[in-house]
Amino acid sequence: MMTIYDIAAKAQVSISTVSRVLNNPDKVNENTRKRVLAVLEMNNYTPNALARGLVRNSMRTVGVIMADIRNIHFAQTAYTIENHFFNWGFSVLLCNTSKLEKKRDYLRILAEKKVDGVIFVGSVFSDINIERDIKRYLHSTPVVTTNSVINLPQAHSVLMDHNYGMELAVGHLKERGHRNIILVRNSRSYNSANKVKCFHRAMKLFKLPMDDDHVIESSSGYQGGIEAVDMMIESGRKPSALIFCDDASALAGMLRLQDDGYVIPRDMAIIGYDQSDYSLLARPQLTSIDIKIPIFSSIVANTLHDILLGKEVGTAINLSPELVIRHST
Amino acid sequence: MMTIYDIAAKAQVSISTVSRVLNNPDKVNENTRKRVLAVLEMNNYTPNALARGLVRNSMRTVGVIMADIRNIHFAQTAYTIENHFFNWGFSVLLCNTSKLEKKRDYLRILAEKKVDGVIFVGSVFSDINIERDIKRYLHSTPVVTTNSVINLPQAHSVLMDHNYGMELAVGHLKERGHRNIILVRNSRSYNSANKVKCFHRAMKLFKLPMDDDHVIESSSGYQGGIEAVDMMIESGRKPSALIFCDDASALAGMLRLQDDGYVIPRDMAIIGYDQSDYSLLARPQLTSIDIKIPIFSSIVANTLHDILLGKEVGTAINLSPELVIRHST
DNA sequence: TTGAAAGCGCTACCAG
DNA sequence: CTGGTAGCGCTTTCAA
Repeated sequence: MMTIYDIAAKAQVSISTVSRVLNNPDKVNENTRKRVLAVLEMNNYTPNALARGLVRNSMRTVGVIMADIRNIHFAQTAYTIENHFFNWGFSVLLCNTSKLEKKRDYLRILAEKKVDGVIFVGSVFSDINIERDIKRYLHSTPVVTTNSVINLPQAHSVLMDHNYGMELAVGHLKERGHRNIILVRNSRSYNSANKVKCFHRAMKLFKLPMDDDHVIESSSGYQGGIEAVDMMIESGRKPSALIFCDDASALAGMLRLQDDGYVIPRDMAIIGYDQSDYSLLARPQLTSIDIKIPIFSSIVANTLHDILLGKEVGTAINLSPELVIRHST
Repeated sequence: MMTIYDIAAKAQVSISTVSRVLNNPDKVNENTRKRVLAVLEMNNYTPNALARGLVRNSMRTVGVIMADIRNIHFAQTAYTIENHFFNWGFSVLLCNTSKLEKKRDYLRILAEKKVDGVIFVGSVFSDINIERDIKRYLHSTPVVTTNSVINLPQAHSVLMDHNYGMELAVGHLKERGHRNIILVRNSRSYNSANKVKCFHRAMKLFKLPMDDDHVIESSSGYQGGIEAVDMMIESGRKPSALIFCDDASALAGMLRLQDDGYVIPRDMAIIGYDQSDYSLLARPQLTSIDIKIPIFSSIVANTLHDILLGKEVGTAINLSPELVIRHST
């Protein structure tokens, strides 16, 4: 491997000059520059980012921590973030973890690797102590969280207004004459608990009956949708509308109902969440709460980038969802 | 930020000793070790991976280059790879790119960042010159490719036997009495071209009619499935069975046909590819070629890890798919 | 068992 | 415009 020493020797200049043509080309004489450039080119020189990083104390890398990239919602977010940061000259370290233990390990690893910033996709709180771990390992490294607020000076957050989303959903259902509505939560995360709270608030707002029977706890995706409907049927509850917390489980739940002879939306109205491809793959196509993932994740990326650039950014940024009405309601 | 110098000073030892308790604890006197450990703990010391990396010439990081993480197939692969490497003490840099230009940039970046290895998920060849770029930037860094073979000493590959997969699919359809079968390819990638070739071979093998009319070129996912069926109908071709190259487009294509009054599988048999959740979300559920993504990606990860460990591994490893028969055929 | 010192490859400051 | 040099924080001989 070529180092700037080798290049300097071959080009008959000092390493300072080589470094300069690499970083401040305009501060070196044209002829010298050309000569060095030629040697650089000839030898296929590649700078060592570790050495540079050690001096500059930055590897131009950010860490993205998320529960599970297999979730299409997170995958899209990761995609958008990677894309933006690539254009800004940063790489992204992918950290998949739902377990607190692994999350903490990653925090330490990211700290050791001196990442320039960290993004938490999906709510952070699998444990309230995560705040302490962030402070401990990340010191003052900028952190951007989504769907949860962390009380640390270097932390900023981008939030989706689920209160408004639930208002939209419940309001729409009430308008269609529904009164007995059940929410299917799809995980035990903080974010999921928050949606329940928002649902609660929306039901109260529209003066609709609301108690624990109006919430079913299941998991996300195909299995979650099937199980939720099974639980509903077994428990003997007879709602006229179901709100799911992700489109995949909404679609699965709908299929499960249809297999049982239900006609959607006549016998049951269904609303999904996320506005993903799944909502189009349903028959009837799903009414879904659009949480605008591309825009949302662009904002997340830009927020961290602005911080890295030293710009002042607000502590919390809010984005409102939209209701996309199709034929399942 | 604490460095080993600070720790050494506080513990009244030399930095060598601190370094030793960090890396070879058994080579230092128990009392000294305890003292240093205490100081380490007290001050929340975090080693600087850049400095260490510069000396050891490794950051314990691997790069994963894939076309598009939003594709569930790739997301699952990334998930599995990340998981394995995390357990082995490595981080993964996520590189999303279908464009050759960006692929080359990433090759350079990964080289600069001194990654220990690179994995290409999905066929590499958007341009045949990629081989030259790999040689140029990666020198002798180990590379593992999937679904494509690169002719370089440091390159190894893990392959899915699509020949066998197509044999399974076509054989199954022939058994069900189908003769006029169309393959819907879902991209222009090398991998997709390969599937066409395998389909061709399988059709010949079973002595079924085969010419260019038996292949439709579309894109992947929801849109691709819709478009493919539109193209089929417009062209007036009347196959009795369709093989798609991914489940999402198979499902979309099926829905498009059903919207048109087709009854599946009576009027048209459909086979998907990948055996993902999408195949379960279809009604009837999709017969699909299972390419065993979890096993496949585990093998990929293990192959690279073995290479990093200096073990001898074969140049190419083959894995056979399976046909999961459901109700769309 | 411990410490001194020589790098790893690069940047950035200071002289000239 | 150019070169010398002092680090960046750590690992790793080599002596003691």
